[in-house]
Amino acid sequence: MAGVSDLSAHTGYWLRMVSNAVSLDFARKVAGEGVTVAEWTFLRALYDVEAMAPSALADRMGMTRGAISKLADRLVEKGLVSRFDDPDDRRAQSLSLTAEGRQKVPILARLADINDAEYFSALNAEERLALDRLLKLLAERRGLKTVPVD
Amino acid sequence: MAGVSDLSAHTGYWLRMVSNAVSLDFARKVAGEGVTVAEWTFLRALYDVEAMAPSALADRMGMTRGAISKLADRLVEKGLVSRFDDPDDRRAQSLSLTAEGRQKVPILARLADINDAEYFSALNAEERLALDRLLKLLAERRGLKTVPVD
DNA sequence: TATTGTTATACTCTATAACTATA
DNA sequence: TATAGTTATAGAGTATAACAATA
Repeated sequence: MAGVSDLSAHTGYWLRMVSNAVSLDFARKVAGEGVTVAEWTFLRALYDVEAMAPSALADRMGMTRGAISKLADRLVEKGLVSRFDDPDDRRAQSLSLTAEGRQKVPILARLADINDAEYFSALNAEERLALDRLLKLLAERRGLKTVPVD
Repeated sequence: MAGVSDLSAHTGYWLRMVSNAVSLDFARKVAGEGVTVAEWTFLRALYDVEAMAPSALADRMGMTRGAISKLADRLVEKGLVSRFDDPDDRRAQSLSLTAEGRQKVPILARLADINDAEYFSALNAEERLALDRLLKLLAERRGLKTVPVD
């Protein structure tokens, strides 16, 4: 075929369209709680542990240390995260949730639940399960493991 | 359930993870041709017509006129797009591809084909068809029509 | 020398709104 | 007054790399 394929000929096009719409909806919901999607991901990661080094968080979120540093600045300023110096290694730090941050995570998680339910209610149970399965299959076979942020 | 749901409990999470990975791969490919994904979408839209007003393009791409204006600046500077004044309405302009721009679109379209084929080769024909169908179904039922850019 | 984290720079995209010229 | 397009500002994310302190 010599023709120039249309944008809509690609699965990636539809994937991006749907993904952007879901993310935009979610971004607006968490903005109502004063945080961005990246900040939510950051807070959620800290929720499961006592504390975590910025570098570990960077690995886990697939971001650079520089990006984590800026994100942490914002969250400290918002009173949701605390920085501590590591007593054993004076180069190192650890990050953890403040009481306020820990209180905020379930609220944000609830918004994520609602957003997902709302958005994918356009599919019936069978269709939704199939979509879920295909996406996980793709992620697994392509070796994806980075937490998506934007 | 009183628990805080995990990020990976949401279909939107997997959607974003896969979509980001596909888009990042594609962004790197078109960067090799000196354009961004938004610029590719812009060029592709102009390919089908003689000329188009910035405001029409803004509607079509779901971007503001300001964003289109900046994008057009860059593409004009790269020699891929031309601006013309409308002789009938002196407020209005029209945008069209230069010869170089018109030559570039098939090359970029080919990269889009390759990226899609490459990425979704992780699925077999049946799975891929199912994914395509579910995404289109979702886009239709949610009334999505904006061209995804990022 | 290598590593931890910070900082600086630059670029893309987004959103809002002020602004100019024209209708 | 309304419309077409530009411009300014600010915020969020990305990437690269220089940097200070410490190991």
